[in-house]
Amino acid sequence: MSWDDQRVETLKRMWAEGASASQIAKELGGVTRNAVIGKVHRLGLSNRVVPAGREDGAETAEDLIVEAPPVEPEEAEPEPQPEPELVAAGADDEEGDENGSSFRRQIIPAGQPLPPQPSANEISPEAQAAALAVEKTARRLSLMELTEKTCKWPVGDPATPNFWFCGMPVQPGKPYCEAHVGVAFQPMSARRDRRR
DNA sequence: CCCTGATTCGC
DNA sequence: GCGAATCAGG
Repeated sequence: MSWDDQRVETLKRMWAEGASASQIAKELGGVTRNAVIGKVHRLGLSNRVVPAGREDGAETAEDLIVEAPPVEPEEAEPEPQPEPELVAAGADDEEGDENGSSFRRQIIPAGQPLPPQPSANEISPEAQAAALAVEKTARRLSLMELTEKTCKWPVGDPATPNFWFCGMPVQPGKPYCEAHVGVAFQPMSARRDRRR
């Protein structure tokens, strides 16, 4: 496999979205995570974050990595209420993401009851915000695609076509990714009502 | 042990 | 330029 524009583009996009090298490698296929990391560096897409206190002229004149941190300031959701869309007709995939799949559109009458949504309770705002953020960039796997290493956090209404599982890398020993572990395993202490 | 990115260096 | 091997860390 070679790094044609298409693949490089995918690499850049996913890397920007925060995907890990191994995830990108898996998506691209034909390359290892090492290859991805190597390419990332050659493209100068290295992460910023320079070890603090590492400023000296005796540095190997490599290159100026004055990467402008495109920190995405998207949060501040006083009321993170996941609103699963009911009856999502029409296409919805955005970017080229060839999921060689021609699933039968499960046209199940959009159920409106979805009380079992594990979230939506008294969860620490941070944890909920983190989960919400993750769900925006999740892999959106189907039931069949889940493995022991993918987050099994359900998102949406199971009776709806666009029901999916997070799919992000699980926290070792847990069934969920870090963000969802955060909302799933709320320390008892966290439940105490915080007076405001 | 699972995973992450970073670096080196022969190809 | 490429990426396996290795390193360093969570």
